[in-house]
Amino acid sequence: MYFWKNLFLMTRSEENYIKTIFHLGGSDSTLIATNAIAEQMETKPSSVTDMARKLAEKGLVHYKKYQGVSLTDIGVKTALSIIRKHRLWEVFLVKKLDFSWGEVHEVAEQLEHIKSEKLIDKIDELLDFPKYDPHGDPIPSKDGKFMERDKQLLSDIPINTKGVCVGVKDTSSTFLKFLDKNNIALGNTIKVLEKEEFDQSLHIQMDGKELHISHQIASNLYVKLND
Amino acid sequence: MYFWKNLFLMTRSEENYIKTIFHLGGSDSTLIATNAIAEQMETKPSSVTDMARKLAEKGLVHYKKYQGVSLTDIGVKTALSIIRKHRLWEVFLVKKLDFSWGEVHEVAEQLEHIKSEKLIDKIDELLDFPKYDPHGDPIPSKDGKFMERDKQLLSDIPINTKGVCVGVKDTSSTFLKFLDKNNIALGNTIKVLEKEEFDQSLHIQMDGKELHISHQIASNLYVKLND
DNA sequence: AATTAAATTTAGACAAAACTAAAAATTTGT
DNA sequence: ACAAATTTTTAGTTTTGTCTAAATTTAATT
Ligand SMILES: [Mn+2]
Ligand SMILES: [Mn+2]
Ligand SMILES: [Mn+2]
Ligand SMILES: [Mn+2]
Repeated sequence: MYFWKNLFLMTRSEENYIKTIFHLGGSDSTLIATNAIAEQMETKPSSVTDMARKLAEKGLVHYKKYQGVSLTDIGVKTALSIIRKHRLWEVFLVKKLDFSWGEVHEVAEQLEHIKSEKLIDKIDELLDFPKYDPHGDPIPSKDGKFMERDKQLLSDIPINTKGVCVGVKDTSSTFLKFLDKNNIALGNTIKVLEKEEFDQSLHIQMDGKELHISHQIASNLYVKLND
Repeated sequence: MYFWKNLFLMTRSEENYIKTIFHLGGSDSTLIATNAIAEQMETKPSSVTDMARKLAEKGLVHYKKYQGVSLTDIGVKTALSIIRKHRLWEVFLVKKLDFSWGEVHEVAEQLEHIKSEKLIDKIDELLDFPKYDPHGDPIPSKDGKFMERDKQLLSDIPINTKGVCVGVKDTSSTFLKFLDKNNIALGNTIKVLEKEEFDQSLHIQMDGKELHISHQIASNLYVKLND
């Protein structure tokens, strides 16, 4: 009924909706509310309703009036393909063009809509098939598989444990710039030395040096514990 | 009155019109006919009229009712910026991702619309500031300057002259594939050995080997004469 | 259970970019 | 110079994606 061709004739807007629904968790028959999508996309609920009907018509989402939408299998596949492109482009920008991790998202938002399977596969190859993007998020493989890394928020790990910084939760440019300024980067080794009960701030050791970070920071940094 | 910001909020469609007008020669106050633009863009003349008015409104073209359009200074600058992006992306695809010169145009048509000055400047740098694209066409510099190479059609040069193949006139995928099949590539040294008066076909020497090519081929290959 | 509040959909409008068909202007041919 | 042919514009529609305001459905509170 619906063919692979659909993937090629999707509009930019349709792709953005699919991606947003995926990010809001609508990939496992969990219904995502119209309002949630509207807020995330900075659009109006009525626009979301219109698009929901169109995407349902195309077989990309399940849509139950007044209940919300979730992605069909084809919808999930489509979402993963767009996210794959987004994240591969982000890696490309950082590794090959010296972009900072705070600059890449905006450009990747455009590049993710380029239609050429060969292009993205060659970029993948050029980058030597990276598994994670500059923010530590996993890159889906060509056939839609990806491994979410075993990671925890820095704010959640116990005192005296050691880990490696592997990702950020907040990917805003301001947060990333703050991390740059304080020499906090993915790959750094972190050990929690002390937790301040009063404000949940942490005293940590990072690659030798000691520093103090607020809960706000710690709760937006992912670490992988040493095994 | 009109600011650089305009360049950023141009739609894909507007950019394609500007580019087409430039390629049809509308950069030096030569008026380009509505029909010519429509034919080139495979659209209808009435659509061109609508866009002409809009582009004139934005200060990108001069538009005289019933006479045609030509690019303003800002229009020319815009066109050169898009062409620069198109050709740099083509070089990137060939040099970094092993695309053949027949595959790049279609993808570059998409990539040329990506909005990021930093991106294209970094691509330029990565490629070591190439002067020509894979088809031998000159790449405008950041400030809009470019040198059209001193070149002639192979069909136009006299017997016994030697030259280097520097470009193609027909850039269709079928023609480029034909050239690949016959090992005709940019950079090859060519010497015209004989001209057949009857059908204008040529007997040539290319990098040692001798071969015979039709007028159809010779009149779509550019060569630069040895000085 | 009835009322109120919140979320969602409908109805109607708009802008961008395209189209068709008809009208108007320009060019060509005699 | 005038009629015919061609080109271009106008007028009116269509599609896509958005919006506002009003109506409807669902959820929350008394
Ligand atoms: Mn991103
Ligand atoms: Mn990312
Ligand atoms: Mn091209
Ligand atoms: Mn080219």
